[in-house]
Amino acid sequence: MNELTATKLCKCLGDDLRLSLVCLMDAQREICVCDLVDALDAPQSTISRHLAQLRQCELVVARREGTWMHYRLNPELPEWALTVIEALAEPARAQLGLRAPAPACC
Amino acid sequence: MNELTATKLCKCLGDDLRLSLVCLMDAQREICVCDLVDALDAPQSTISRHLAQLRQCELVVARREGTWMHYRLNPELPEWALTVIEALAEPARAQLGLRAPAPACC
DNA sequence: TTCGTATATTCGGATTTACGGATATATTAG
DNA sequence: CTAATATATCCGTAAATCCGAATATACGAA
Repeated sequence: MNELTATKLCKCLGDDLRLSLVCLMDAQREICVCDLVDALDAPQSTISRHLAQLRQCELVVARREGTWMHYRLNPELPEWALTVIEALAEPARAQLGLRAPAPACC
Repeated sequence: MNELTATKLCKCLGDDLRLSLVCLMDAQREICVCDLVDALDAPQSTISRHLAQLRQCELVVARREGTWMHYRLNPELPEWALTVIEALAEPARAQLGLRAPAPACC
């Protein structure tokens, strides 16, 4: 129930901030919220809100470690979804000006 | 100028109706508006509005033939965009319940 | 020209989505 | 316990998006 559909995936990725989040997670195995906040230079509440949306669509999963939350792409994504993300990652990184993953804050 | 970005592509595909339109065009070389209207069972103005949006993003191109307009995927789409569309097409067809292309009306 | 068909555009209203400051929660340290 | 840090949620407002009936436009036939 509440399966990931093609439309839902595209809706999730159809926003600069969310696409950036997904790209950053695709580039690293795992990344914590503070790194995301400072890589994307947007208010923390905004980042967190978008992360919640990605979680709800089951595009990403979170793991708590003490006070920190570590996010990564859901390892159980269907093949087609991974293909889409991989195809978008490179052009998106260029278009959104994502700098190479900063050294982890935690 | 006004280039197709990853975000824009996803926005375009992040709507059931537009994704259906793109899938139908992906399945046939070319398709006219009347076929789209009757395959998707939505008001003509709605279909036309979404087609305009797809045209504006340069995802599709139109060719006039008399009174009819024939639409197809823009043959000059960048590789990555085509990859995305191809990856989405199959799950989308299943999820959106797109029936096999009807016999052309024109 | 006028008519009929195919398609596009307009427009007002309904719905959804995004924003970000303020606040709440969770966890660790002391 | 209290304080501090990291993250999540709330909430009012602003903006974007979607809808479809009505209308406009483009074209071919008569």
